[in-house]
Amino acid sequence: MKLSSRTEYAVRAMAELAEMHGGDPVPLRGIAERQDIPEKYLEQLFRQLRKAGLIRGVRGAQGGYSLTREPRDVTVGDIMRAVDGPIAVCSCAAEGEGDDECERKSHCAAHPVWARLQSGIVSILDSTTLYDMLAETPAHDIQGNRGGGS
Amino acid sequence: MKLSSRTEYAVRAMAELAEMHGGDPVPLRGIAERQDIPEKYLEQLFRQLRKAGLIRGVRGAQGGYSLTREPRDVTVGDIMRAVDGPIAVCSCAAEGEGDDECERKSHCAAHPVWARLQSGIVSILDSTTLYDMLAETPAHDIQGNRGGGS
DNA sequence: GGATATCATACTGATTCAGTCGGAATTACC
DNA sequence: GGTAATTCCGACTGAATCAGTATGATATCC
Repeated sequence: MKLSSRTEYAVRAMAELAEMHGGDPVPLRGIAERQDIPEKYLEQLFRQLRKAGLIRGVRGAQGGYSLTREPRDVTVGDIMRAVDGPIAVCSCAAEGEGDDECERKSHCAAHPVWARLQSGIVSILDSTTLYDMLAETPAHDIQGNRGGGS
Repeated sequence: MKLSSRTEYAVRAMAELAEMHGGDPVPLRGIAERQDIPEKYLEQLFRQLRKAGLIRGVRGAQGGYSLTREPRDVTVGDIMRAVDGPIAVCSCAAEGEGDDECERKSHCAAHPVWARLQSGIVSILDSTTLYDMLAETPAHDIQGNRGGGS
C-alpha cells in the first residue's frame, strides 16, 4: 500500500511542468535539481510520460519538456499509470481485464473489500488534476492561471 | 499501491476464524490447506496477529486459534496493521506521527493528494469488519455457527 | 508418553526497485 | 560549420524487500 518513488517523483515533476504551462519548454535538469530528484532517473520517467502522451520533448539547446494537455486535463491517475502501469491493489482486483486467476474463487471473502478499496483509490486518483494540485498549494499563486475557481 | 501477500493471506485466514467464531479453536494447518497458504508462512503471520491481540492461540492437541473479539469489532485495517505495520502511502502521509522529513517542504504540491489518498484508504479499511466480510459473501450461509456440530 | 499443536528464530532465494552508465541524435546560437 | 545544450535510448548494477523454508523448543490432550 505504498506509492513507488516513480510515482512520487513523476507527480512532483509534472506539477512543475503544469506551473510553467504555456511558456517555454522546461529543461529536465532544472526540474531534477529543484525537486531533488536524480537527473538520470527522472529522465527515465519522462520517457515513459512522453510515450504515454502526457508530455512533449523539444530537443537541442533551449529545449526541454512541456505538457501536451491543459493541466486540468491531466490526472494523478494518468501519471501513475504512465510510470507504474495499471493500478491494482491485488491480482483479484486489477483494472483492465483478465482477473481469471481469482474469478473461480468467487467465494473468497476478501474480494469485495479489495474491489471497494481499488475503486476508492482509483476514484481519488482520477478525480485530482494537476490544476487542482496547483490550486490547493498555498505557496503558489501562479501568474497566468488565475480565474475564478470557487 | 499493492497489497502485500501478508495482508491478503492474513485477511483470508481471519475471515475463516470469524466464520468459526464461538466454536472450538481452529488448527492452523487446516486453514492453510483450505486457503492454499504455505503453512509455515501463515504461522509467522499468526504470531503477529497474536501479538497484536487479535487472536488467541491454544497449544497442544485439540489446540488452535480463535478470535479474541467479536467479528464485528475487528477491521481489515486492524489486520493489515498487525502484519504489515502502519499504513502509509508515503513518508509524507504516514499515520501516527513524525512526518518531519516532509513537513519542511510544505510547499510540495503533491502532499494534499497523498493525504487525501491516505485518508480514503484508511477509512475504507477501518470501516470494514470481519462481520461485514462474511455478510457480503454470498456462498456462505454458514452452518457452523449454531453450536452443536462436532 | 506420544501425538498434536502452538511458539520462536534464523536463514535463503527470488524478485523488484531505485538509481547509474555511456553514448547517440537533434537543435539553437555564434 | 562548430560547439554547447539538451532530449533520447538501452543496458546494467547494487540494494532492499518480500515470500517462503528450516529447525527446533514448548505446551496440552488422551
